[in-house]
Amino acid sequence: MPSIARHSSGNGRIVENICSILRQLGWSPAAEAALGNLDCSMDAYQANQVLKQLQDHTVAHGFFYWLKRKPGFKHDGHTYTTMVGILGQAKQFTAINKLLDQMVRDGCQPNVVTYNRLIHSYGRANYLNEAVDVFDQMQKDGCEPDRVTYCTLIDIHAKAGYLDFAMDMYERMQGAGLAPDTFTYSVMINCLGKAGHLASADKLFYEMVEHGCTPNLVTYNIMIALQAKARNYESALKLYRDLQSAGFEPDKVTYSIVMEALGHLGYLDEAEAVFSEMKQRNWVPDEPVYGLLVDLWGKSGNVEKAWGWYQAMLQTGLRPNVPTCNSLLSAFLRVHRLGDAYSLLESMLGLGLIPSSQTYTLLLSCCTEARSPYDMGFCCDLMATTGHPAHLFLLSMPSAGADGQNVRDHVGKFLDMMRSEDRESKRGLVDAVVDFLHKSGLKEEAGLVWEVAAQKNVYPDAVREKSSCYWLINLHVMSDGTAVTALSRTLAWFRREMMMSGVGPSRIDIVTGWGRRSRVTGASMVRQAVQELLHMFSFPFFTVNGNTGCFVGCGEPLNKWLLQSYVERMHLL
DNA sequence: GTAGGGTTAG
Repeated sequence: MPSIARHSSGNGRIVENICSILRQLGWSPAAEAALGNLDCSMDAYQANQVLKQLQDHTVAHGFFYWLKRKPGFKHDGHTYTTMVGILGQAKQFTAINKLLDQMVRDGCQPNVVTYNRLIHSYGRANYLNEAVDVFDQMQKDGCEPDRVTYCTLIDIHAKAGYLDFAMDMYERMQGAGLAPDTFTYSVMINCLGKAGHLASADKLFYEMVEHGCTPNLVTYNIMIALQAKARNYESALKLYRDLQSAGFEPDKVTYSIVMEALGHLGYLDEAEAVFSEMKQRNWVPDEPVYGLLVDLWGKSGNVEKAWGWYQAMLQTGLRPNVPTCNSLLSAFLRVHRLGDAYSLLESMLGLGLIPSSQTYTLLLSCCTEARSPYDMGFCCDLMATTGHPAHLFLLSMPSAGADGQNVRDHVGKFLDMMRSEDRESKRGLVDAVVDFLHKSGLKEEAGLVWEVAAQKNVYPDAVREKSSCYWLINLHVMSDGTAVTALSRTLAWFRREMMMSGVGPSRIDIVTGWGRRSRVTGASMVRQAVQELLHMFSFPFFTVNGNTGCFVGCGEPLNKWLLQSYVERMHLL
């Protein structure tokens, strides 16, 4: 047996021993004692092997500094860089900066990998300025950015909505003599597609092959997901076949995306077939993929099937997560099976699952649409059972005073509390609240909630100046009660602006998303409610290009109409 | 003699 093999297996055992100690004991005096008893010498290579396996940053941090104090041990660039990555994932930026100082004092210069991990960490935490500062700093320190540097900067900026900056970085990368590789193309295709530039994403997908870069499985997955999200399900399925013709085996991600696409096309049985195929190819279905089937069947109105998949999931020993419970809950509520909804909510709480704002949103919408006082009371009980802060917020909503400031303050405090929720959930919840207040006759309060939410950027796309004095009011993601409230308050805002500045809008397009090209079904309630409101107040509108979902007001008639004092009170009707 | 970084879903 050559000595190298014995030596390396010895290395492996030390690494394995340390990892199992740290897994069992975490970072603790007991772990420190156990490590001391090992009485082995270790080099930076082995230390790095251990660090890479530690996911808990407190354990990694403890181990790293224990090594640093150990006589005869010296960290190197690799261990420092790995540690930067671990702390970065945990967003421990104070600890990272301390570590970087020590790294330099220890005689280890950060290299391009260190900087890249730093940029990635800042990007993931949404600190884009800091990420760009690192990019500038590394160049001052004489470190050339590589493909990974540019790719990371492109990705984080595009994800944060700064597509222009991302494209700029793509140009700069090529200017620096770095040709895009398959990885870069995949990132760019994803960025462009997610930003709504599907044609450009498509173009790049075909272009990459011409430049000698073969799409890999991830590239295909990205393409399939983009087509599915744009509701081009047939294109998505074609890419799925192309992927297999190209010799790739679908992975878990592929299966999940394809199942969702099939489900949204209404091919539920086919989605189930893909699920079976996934299992046949030895992928172990996880909770979210069961959740997807629960959701698809629930949305199609087949509660029994949804419930069946939920049970099947429990039988494999998986613990449900909150979104899956929400899917089943939504299915029960849709067919007014409030008793089953109640049992499900109880079992959620029993499992220690904390109802999310989506859970509360579902229940509140159900309450708004309740067909009888009994059902409404039942919904209220369910809402109280969730223990969600939105319930206390609604219960303690004051009646609007003369200037409405008391309601504004109440809403402001609530939204501040909800600030860490993602925008979609916040929008959904606010929408349900406004709809509920509006339909319960608390119209002044509904208007105030909408105004504060709009100020706090919960509806960033609702009101937009398309060009000078040409405005778009986009109501298509709202419920009808919210749409009517939002429109009334926005028109009142235009009136006040016009009276103050003397300049009125030259054109307003009111978009309800039920137009010629809209694929949104079931949104006609918004169009109908908006049309009725506009008719009632004689708003001078017309439609263009046969788009019946877009109401346009223009020029002199619009400005004259805005002068009417009733524009201020439209929302009360 | 050896190692470290970037992309996709829910």
